[in-house]
Amino acid sequence: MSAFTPKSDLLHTLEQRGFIHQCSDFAGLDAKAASGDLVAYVGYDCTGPSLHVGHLISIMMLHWLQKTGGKPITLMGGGTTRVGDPSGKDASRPLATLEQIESNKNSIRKVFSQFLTFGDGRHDAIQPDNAEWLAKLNYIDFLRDVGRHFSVNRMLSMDSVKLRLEREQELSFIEFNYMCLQAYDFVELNKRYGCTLQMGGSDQWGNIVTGVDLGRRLGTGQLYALTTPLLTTASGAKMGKTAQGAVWLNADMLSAYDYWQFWRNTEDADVVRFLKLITLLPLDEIARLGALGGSEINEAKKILATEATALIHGREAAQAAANTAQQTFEAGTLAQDLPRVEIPASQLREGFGILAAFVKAGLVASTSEARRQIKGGGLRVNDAVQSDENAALTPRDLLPEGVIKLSLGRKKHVLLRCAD
RNA sequence: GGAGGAGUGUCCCGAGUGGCAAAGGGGGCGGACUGUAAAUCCGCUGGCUACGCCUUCGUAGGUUCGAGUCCUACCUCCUCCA
Repeated sequence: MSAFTPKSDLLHTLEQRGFIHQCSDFAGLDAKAASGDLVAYVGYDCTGPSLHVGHLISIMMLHWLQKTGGKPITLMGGGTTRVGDPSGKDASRPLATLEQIESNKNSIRKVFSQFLTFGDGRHDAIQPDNAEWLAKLNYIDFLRDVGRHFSVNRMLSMDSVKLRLEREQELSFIEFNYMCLQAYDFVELNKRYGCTLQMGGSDQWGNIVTGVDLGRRLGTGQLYALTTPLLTTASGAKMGKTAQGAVWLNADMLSAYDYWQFWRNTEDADVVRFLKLITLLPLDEIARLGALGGSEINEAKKILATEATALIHGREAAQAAANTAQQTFEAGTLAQDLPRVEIPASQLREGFGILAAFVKAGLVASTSEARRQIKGGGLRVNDAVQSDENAALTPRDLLPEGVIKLSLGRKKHVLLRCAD
C-alpha cells in the first residue's frame, strides 16, 4: 500500500489524510475511483439516538468521496440492528425494540446532511435502510441462495468471533448471522445502486471482506473493501466516550461548547492527525499548524476545535464556543454563554446548600460525590475553592452579572441563575 | 440427560478466612506540576436527612448473634460424558 501511488483524487486524498488502514485491492479500487462512477457505502447501526465522534472518520470519508466525484450511500442498519453486531463487545447487547430502532434511525439521520449533499442526482448521497430488504427475507430462500456461500470455518477465524470464543463468552446464533446479513447488504446495494465499495472502521474488515467474497460468488462483479484506523488517542485510548457519556454528534445531545472543549483537549501528539481526519482544512495549512512548537500548539488545537465544531454545529456556534472558552480560560472573565442552570429565587434567599447546588448544576452525580470533591479541593464557587461542605449559597454570592459560577476542577463550569 | 467448574462493588478485570462497604489492578474524577497537552506524583472512586443509617457479591429461601463466604432450590455460562 505504501509503495502504491494512487491516481484517483479519492484515494490520493484519503491516503494523504490518513484515512486508509486496509484495502482489498488498492490498484483496482484506484482505477474504479478514477473512472468517476464509484458508489460506496458505510453502514451505521441504530443502537443509539446519535452517532458519536468514533463515527466521524467514516462520515468524513464519505464526504471526500462525494467531493471527488463519487456517490455516497449511508446505509441505516434498521434491519441489522434488530440482530446485533458481535464486533468485540464483551456482553451481548440487549436487543433494541423496533420502536427504539426506528426512533434512533430518525435521530441519527440528521447528522449526515451536514457533511453530504443528498438528492436524486448522479452524485447525490442516498440513505437507504437495510430493513427494506432484510425484513422481508425468507429464511429458506436466504439459506438456499446466500447461506450456502458462507464458510463457518472462516467465520470462526474472524477476530470478532474468535475473541468471544477464546474468552468463553456468549455468542448467540443471531449475532453470528450478523456478518451474513452485512455481506448480503453489500450485494444488495450493488444490485440496486451499483455500489462496489464498502468502507468502515478497521474492526469491520472481516465483515466487509465477507461481503466482497459473497459478491464474487453471486456474480456482482468486483467489489472492494476499504477500512480506516479506529479513532484512538496517541496514548491508545478509544475516542468517543467520556465520563459523562459518549461524545455525541447530534447537536441536541451535546452542546457546541462541550463539543468544542472535547477537541480543544486533544493530546499534542494527535493534533495533526485529527486535523487531517476530521476537518476540511487544506494539507498545507495543517502542515503549518503542525510545525508549531511547544505551547504554540494550543493555537492549532483551537483551530481544530473550531473547525470540527463548525462542521456539525455551524460556523457561528463554533465561533461562539471559541469565544466562551477564550473568556473563561484566557481572559479570566465571566462568559455568559457557559452552561446554565436555574433555581427559584426563594431557594437562594433561604440559603442553597452548596452540595445540593453542585448536584443541581450536574457537575457531580450525588451529594456524596460533592463531599468528596470538596475534600479533594475540586469545587469552586465564583472561582474560590470551597472547603466547607455545610456552606450555603445566598444572594450575596451573586456576581454583578446575576449568576453564581460553579466549577468542578479547572475545566467544567456552570452558571447558577435565579428564575424569576 | 449425567459429572465437574463458574457467576463479586450496574465501567472492566479480579482477590476474598463466617464479622465486609468487601484486597489489588485498569479506567474515570479531583489535586500538584504545566500549555485547558503528555508523562510523573498524590487523593478519591455505593447512597443518604451522615461521627450514624440504608443498599450491594447470579435469583429466591434457610442455618447463624452475624453470610460474598455454609445449606437448599432455581437461572445463566463453561468443560467433559451421553
